[in-house]
Amino acid sequence: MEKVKAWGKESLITELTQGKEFVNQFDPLASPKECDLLLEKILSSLDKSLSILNCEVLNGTNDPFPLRDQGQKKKRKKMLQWSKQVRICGTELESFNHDDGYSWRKYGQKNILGAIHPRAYYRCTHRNTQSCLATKQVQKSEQDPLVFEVTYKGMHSCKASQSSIFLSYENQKPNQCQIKKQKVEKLNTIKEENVPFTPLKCESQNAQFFANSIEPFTSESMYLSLLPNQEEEFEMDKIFQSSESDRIVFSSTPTSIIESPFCRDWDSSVDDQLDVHDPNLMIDISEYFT
DNA sequence: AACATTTGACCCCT
DNA sequence: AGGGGTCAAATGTT
Repeated sequence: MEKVKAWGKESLITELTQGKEFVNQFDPLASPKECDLLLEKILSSLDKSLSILNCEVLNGTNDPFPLRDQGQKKKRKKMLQWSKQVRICGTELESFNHDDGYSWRKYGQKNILGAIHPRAYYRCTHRNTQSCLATKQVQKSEQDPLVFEVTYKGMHSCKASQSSIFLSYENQKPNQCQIKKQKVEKLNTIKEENVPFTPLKCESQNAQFFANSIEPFTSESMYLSLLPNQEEEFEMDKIFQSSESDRIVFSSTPTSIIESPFCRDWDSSVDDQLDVHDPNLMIDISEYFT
């Protein structure tokens, strides 16, 4: 069993490293054909990594609702889970429809004890057609009515999800990536000013790091954690090596909190300060991975 | 008609 | 036992 874990970890690191290299090779000036090819390679690496996380390392099963044992009383392990905060603009106040690149169907809503606002439950639209078991919960923040706390559970296995994130980037105007870059730089400035933040309680069986780190961007925070034993198994700080110039900092901490500079809210006025109409702006996503 | 949402009931976990 | 999460029938929307 330990050998299996070690093999999975090794394979995971290999795949992620390869994926990182592909991202580093990304050249916005390259031909669309070359970009497509590279994107396919990146997707392939991510797919393999996710498969390893799903099947080999964690549970030795493909079941995203794994059982603890084979006894008569079969209990489910907690699914992978991570949370983020999404700030909406005023016009969205009445109907939260944050587009995170996935297609969701609402299947329930509950009033939560001690919470002012009800919690809404969503599942992937492709649950029936592609057996995609990803779900998410959305609850309006008590502190800030413009902030929604979104908790994702389970990883998408549907085909749409495998490429939608990347495609959503392809479909964006090129300068949007630059806007994000500038926002992140702005955030780093804010970070240096020690803006306080409160990590959400979250836990995970594994994590969809890449997918989340490159989501279509909104004013949102994302917190991700590994359970202590998983940190031992994955040593994610070794997988996601950081440096002084990092834009995204993945680190394994004693408190099991992995945070990203993306994770901080910024003043919406930042958007106004940015020049979003410069046609010469370049896409540079590699920095988010190196 | 097909798909999405609502909502009360039920199940499972702590 | 109680709360959170899910189911599924009813209802609404496209």
